[in-house]
Amino acid sequence: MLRLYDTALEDVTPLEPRRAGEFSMYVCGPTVSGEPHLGHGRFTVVWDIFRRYLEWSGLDVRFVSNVTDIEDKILAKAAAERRPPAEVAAHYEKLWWHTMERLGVARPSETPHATAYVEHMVELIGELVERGHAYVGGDGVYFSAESLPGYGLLAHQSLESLRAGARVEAGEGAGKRAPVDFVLWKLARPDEPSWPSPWGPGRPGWHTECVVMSLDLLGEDFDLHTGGLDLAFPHHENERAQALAAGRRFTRHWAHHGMVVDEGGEKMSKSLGNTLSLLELLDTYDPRAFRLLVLRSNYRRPMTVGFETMSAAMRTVERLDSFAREFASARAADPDPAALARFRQRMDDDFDTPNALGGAFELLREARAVADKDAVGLAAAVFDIFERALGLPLQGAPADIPDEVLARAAARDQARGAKDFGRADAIRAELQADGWVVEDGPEGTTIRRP
RNA sequence: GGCGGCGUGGCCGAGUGGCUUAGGCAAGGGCCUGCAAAGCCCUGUACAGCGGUUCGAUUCCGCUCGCCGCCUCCA
Repeated sequence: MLRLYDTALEDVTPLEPRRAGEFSMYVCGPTVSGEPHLGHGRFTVVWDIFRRYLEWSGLDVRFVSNVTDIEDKILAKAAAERRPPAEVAAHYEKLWWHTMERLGVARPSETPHATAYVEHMVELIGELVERGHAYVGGDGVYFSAESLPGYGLLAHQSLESLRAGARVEAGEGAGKRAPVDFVLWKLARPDEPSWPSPWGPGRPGWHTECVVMSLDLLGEDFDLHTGGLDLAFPHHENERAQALAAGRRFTRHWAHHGMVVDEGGEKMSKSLGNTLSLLELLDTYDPRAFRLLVLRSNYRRPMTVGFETMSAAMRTVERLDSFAREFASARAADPDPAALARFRQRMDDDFDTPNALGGAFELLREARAVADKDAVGLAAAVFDIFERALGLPLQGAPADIPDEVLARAAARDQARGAKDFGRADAIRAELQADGWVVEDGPEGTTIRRP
């Protein structure tokens, strides 16, 4: 049984599924108003690994992750580019899924869109107004934080101390009664896209969509709700507040992943403008190196990404590939059960991927050192762990090598056979100059791409 | 100001009250190899500082220092 840190309880607790054998989880997805950055890369890979691990462990996982396709940032972008907001959202969503594919992130089971759930949201907001948890302010409908006992659970702060820290906003949100209240429905200006509502045409506030979509697709009391640590408060706090105020049971477990920080240790954030483009990183490096980096850091801790860390990860990936080539025949074998159990034990301890990864490398070394029949099971375990449980494919087979190159390799073997090492070395130098990696094994020269 | 987290060897990053092994990258030495590459083996006076508890603390407690996050859009 996997034990996971619960943000609400501030403790590692067993992740008991609502229904045995099944697992329902909701991950707060992107607002499609720009290019994916490193933070997006981390969270999608982290929860992709988590999901794969659960599935690998035999659970039937329902994984829901939303796409916020109506939001102020999208409107701003649309205005700047003088195109319809929907077109902007569609453009960046396409880019989003394309990037996910490159990252090896599996599609969620469901990807609900905010715009498809507006009616549901209006219903929920109406319910909250009726129950006295929401009120109509000048420019929208607001949720009254003080109306819900226990508001502040995820912030770990009382309403009073939240009040003390809250900033008083100017302009937007002018209709709030209290600074800690949050907007549910924003009344639209004439030029903005809008949906009808009892309070006038407008659009939903950000915090409502996730409540409605998670409850609709996963049902009350679903197993896990996750997102970035920066979403714990206010976003998740506010989701929870709405669900409870509406009389619904919400998630059973809250988990939050840590932020990506730059090499100076500072969080990459939109307002600081220090986010790095994920696309550029993927153009430069093997996406598997990024996944390895994600695995290497604890999901709750800050993760540093930079040139140096990526290069080091790249070398590790090469090492894995080298292993895969050497043990290609073990791929189909039965994994050593004890090895898998050891891996599972580490993963089950609060999803400790760095620790589990260390264990996997121990296995790898062990398999090489043993080098007899026992090694097959160990090697098979390595494949099983990296490829199926962690979603990191190992490249064993040398990719399409041109015949002309193979002919040169054969010529080199001939030269070596004849102990004409001068000629053999010359051929190797040529091949290397052409960008090939040349390695000698018992069966002769092996050629592969770098 | 309120709340929370972190500080481990050159770097990243696990872990534990003593039974001296995490792991990765880098470095040095060795083996293998015609030479390389790949691989294997070995090596490195680590646990921010100061007190306390203890027979014994990197691990528990307290304090100090430093860094970071949330309280504002954010993954």
